[in-house]
Amino acid sequence: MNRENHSLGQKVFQRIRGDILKGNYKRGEELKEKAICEEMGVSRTPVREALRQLELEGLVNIISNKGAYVVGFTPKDIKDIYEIRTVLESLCARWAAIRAEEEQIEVLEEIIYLTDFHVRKGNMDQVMKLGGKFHEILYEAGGSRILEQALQNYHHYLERVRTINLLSYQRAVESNEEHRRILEAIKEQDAKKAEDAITLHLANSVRDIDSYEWENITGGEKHEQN
Amino acid sequence: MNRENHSLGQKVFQRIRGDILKGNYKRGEELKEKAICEEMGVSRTPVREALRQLELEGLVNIISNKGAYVVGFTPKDIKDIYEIRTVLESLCARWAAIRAEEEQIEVLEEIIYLTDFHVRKGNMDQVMKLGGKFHEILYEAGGSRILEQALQNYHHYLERVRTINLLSYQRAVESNEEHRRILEAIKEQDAKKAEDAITLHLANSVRDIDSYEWENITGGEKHEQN
DNA sequence: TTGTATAAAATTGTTAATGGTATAAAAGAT
DNA sequence: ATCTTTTATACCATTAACAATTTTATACAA
Repeated sequence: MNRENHSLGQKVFQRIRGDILKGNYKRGEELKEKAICEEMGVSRTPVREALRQLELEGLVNIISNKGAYVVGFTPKDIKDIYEIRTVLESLCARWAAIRAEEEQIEVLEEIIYLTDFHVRKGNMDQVMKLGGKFHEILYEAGGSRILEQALQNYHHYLERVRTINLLSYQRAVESNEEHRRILEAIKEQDAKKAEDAITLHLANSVRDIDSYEWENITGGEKHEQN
Repeated sequence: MNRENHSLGQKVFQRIRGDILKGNYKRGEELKEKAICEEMGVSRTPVREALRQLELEGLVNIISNKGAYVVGFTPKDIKDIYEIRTVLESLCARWAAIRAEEEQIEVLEEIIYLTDFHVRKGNMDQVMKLGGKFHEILYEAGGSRILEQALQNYHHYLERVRTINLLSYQRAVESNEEHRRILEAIKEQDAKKAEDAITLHLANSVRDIDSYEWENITGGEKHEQN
């Protein structure tokens, strides 16, 4: 999105955000400005800016003159996000089938090829990274900055879930095969096929995740979030 | 979302946001902190917080140590948003058909009834307001806070477009009739019918808007962003 | 005139200090 | 002992001052 934003506030934002997404904070937990300041070694202003951004993203809930509280995700939220992602990525795939540029297709092809390699070598973190990259390029290929932003957002939300998900070797192979079919459809400019392929891909991802203990992902509740 | 946030920063945020959405700023225009401070009679901190939030929303683009630039919407962006809204509201309608609570259905019914009344009286701003309310309750009826937030977001984006749109009396009557059919489907708990109804509703809305001069809505470009 | 180097002004990023609000503790009344 | 009132404390909101960076203006040389 923004090429480079080296401001302190932005770093604090990323860090708190990551902590929430990784589940380091419990839901409903209060985020005290001073505590964060001391922990990160910065002043209150960048922290406040970060909290305000996080509020907009729905990750924290700010009550005036009271404090900022972690909202976090319930298991249902995550399931919802997967469904939302499904309809959104379907749309994206349809658009990509029509509007994808040659260069983007080549990059996608390269990613799939590379993934095959890393899967064989058992280099799972690389596989993970490439998987993220695949979807990123796909979002770009949709040719809509609005849709791209939305999808990137949701994708970030699910980062932690995906980490757990792709631990399975079998799933990694399968997943890349599904990616291959998506790309195939795009190359054939077959919107319907692309849509179906990505729907199946996400359905399979959810199916896999469903078997995990949700509590491990979202973190236990602390107290009611209002 | 947050019941009450009377902080200055929040007001500044809403105001700048509104100005961008209303087209008071041109795309690419630089937002100077000092100028906004003086205009709104506040200090720089709330302004900075607001700008940071707007960046996250994709309405402005902040470059470190340089400035904040208005991103705004192109005609294509708006068309994209309508398509995104369509798939998202379809999903929401499906969910609402299953999970809508009795109370929400009653409110929707009341809104439609009231709209009929105000349409007859030619009270168009009330009609507009009720139209917004209808969708708001519908989002709530979907029973997913994540989806609700996303839809509210996009709905806000299109506020200005809708203002122009519903100026037509004929369209107002038609629109309420479409709302009625959506509600009908939800009451029958017919997910497919609800989905189709809302898809048609939005398609009609877009069709109407398509006939307007897009430039009037988005404002002319000033210089390249970034 | 054009290009570069330097200095001044403007603007942003960050910190520190001040003011206001809500929560918690303590004192007093019933 | 319990409830209300008062006081004190802690925290957030806002402002003002400071530091760093960028842009603009100026001077000089080719």
